[in-house]
Amino acid sequence: MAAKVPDRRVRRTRNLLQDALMEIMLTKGYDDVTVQDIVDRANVGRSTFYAHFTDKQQLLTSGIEQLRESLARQEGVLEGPSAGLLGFSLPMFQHVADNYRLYRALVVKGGSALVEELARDMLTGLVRDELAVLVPPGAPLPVPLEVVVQYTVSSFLALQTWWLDQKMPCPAGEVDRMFRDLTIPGIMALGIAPQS
Amino acid sequence: MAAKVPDRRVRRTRNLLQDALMEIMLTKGYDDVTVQDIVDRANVGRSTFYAHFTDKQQLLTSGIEQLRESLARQEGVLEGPSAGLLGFSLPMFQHVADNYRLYRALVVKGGSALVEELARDMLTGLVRDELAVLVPPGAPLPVPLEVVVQYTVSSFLALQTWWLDQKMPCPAGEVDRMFRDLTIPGIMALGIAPQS
DNA sequence: TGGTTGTTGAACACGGTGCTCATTTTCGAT
DNA sequence: ATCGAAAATGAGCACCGTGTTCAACAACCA
Repeated sequence: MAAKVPDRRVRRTRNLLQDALMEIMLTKGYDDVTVQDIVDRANVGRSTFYAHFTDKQQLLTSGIEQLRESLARQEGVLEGPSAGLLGFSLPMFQHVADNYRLYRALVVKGGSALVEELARDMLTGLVRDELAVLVPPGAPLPVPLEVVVQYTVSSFLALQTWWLDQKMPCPAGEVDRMFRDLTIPGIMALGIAPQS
Repeated sequence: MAAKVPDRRVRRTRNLLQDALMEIMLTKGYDDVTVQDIVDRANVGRSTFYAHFTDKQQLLTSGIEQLRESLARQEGVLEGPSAGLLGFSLPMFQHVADNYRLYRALVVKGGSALVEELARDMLTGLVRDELAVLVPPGAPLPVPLEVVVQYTVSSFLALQTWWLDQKMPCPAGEVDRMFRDLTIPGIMALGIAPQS
């Protein structure tokens, strides 16, 4: 059952549409992009668009899905708590650096509630798993675990957004350090201890 | 120059529209609301809507503006650093509690990038002012001040959103404590000291 | 009361959407 | 190189939400 490679034309069309969407997002932001804009920029027939995607949201989602897969292949992202507390952070920043234009397109212009939500959901899963391992199951925390998760995710996204908005003014290792400097003290103070 | 009170009909219409928008947002989220929905729910002529606002965004903005004014009157929000580090937090949570339905409408359904941005901008101003006072002007921080600001704002919004999503499962003082427990250690560790 | 101001609903042009279908182009396997 | 299958095309269509106009009507307030 070889993973059937789609027709060359199909790949071409899909890529053209993906790229077109990204380019236009960089100038207008997702919300203002129109299907017409996309097919014009991509030099693709309007009906062709609808042969592949039901609407622009699905096009965006498929693009993000690819990015997500690429991220999953990124060294170290999925190592869990073994890499130390909040170990996902550095690889994640590196992945952002490696796909600068793409991430930029997703963030500019307040970048759609949709993008925010997708990014958030994925991160939330990672963080929840990681913290669940570290915290003693029945131990009463001064702050609900879910709150710690939300707090951590929001902080990370804050740093990432700043980094992108400023056009990556420092190396990935540096933002990562800032993120940890700010976030970890608050977490440790709750009695959650990293294994190192 | 007495602040000319608008015609009674005008007040009536504006309130009807405001309320209608809020109600519909509670069920559909801002993005899916249509001008038609609003005027139907409000029992107001379509052309009347456009006599007052240019589009639904302006209606939303005017509503938020009112909320902002109400917030400014809230005891303690604008006291600056005199109330201790992050002193705006508790009064803010209280204001949320006092205007539960309204805040809820703004947050449900991933609540529009626009709302997020407006809330963020306002908070950012508060936090920036507060921190600017506390930090020695020329002192080199391990983290740019602007990053600390973004971090603080995001953390606060994370807590506030969680609190609203969970339908206020604890008193304002409690979320406030959580917020401080999580956020302040990271800030203090940078060498920024509260005056107390 | 009367003059002013606000409200109404019908009508309109516009632009984006999602879909259909007959025709043409391109692919890839033989 | 050929040929059948699959994909791309673009014109056309119905639909919906927008934002505007206007003449008739209703409510306000002095």
